[in-house]
Amino acid sequence: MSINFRELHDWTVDPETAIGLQHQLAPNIIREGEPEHVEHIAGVDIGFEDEGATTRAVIVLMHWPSLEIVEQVIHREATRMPYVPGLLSFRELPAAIGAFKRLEGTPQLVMVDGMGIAHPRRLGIAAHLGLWLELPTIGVGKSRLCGRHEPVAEEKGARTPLVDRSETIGMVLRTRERVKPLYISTGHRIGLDNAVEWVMCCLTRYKLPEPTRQADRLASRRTRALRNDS
DNA sequence: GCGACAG
DNA sequence: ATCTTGTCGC
Repeated sequence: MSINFRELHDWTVDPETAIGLQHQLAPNIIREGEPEHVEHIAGVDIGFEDEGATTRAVIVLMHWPSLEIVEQVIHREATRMPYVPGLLSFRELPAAIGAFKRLEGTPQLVMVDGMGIAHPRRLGIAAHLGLWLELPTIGVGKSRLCGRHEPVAEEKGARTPLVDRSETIGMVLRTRERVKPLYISTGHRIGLDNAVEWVMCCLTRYKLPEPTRQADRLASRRTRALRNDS
């Protein structure tokens, strides 16, 4: 796909610099709107190999609304940064961007495992990626990074706001009964309510919406016969 | 000062 | 994230 190859900033930086960049980039995030003319949705997930030395990014492109997989890319490169809570994007985005550069198709919406603006400085990995791609993105987290919330009702579809410093930064959503809820947040160019609806629309019989579930399936499976490219 | 802490 | 066996349930 054609994306902006303009370098926003360096990825290998010290923690203080990374935090400064987050403060600088966060104001550019657009927290409203909805994706238009959606024909394809992409799911992104990152995994590691060689005890963390290699980062593996997976992108699955699905047709909407059939949710059929139309393309998938697996891209590996050397890991540059350690995992630091709050600085996840600096560790995982270089590989994700490398994968997007190899993707032939173009999604109108991207779902990322991790937070969007539900982040201490409002720039989680989904928001950061959205800024880079200049595409609508949604953060689909499996656990909480920051913020507080009321217990979520048991039924599928039940939700409660995730609030941090008096600000609603996301929605805790029960995507299946008897399963831990997901933390949905705006990544970029989409409103929270729309983000939640898109996630609901991509649910089948599992906890995760199809785009991230399929990417997850490929990203965290054994190191086996998975080679680069599709 | 003491916890909490996406993947 | 990753390492890992069996086990419970539709």
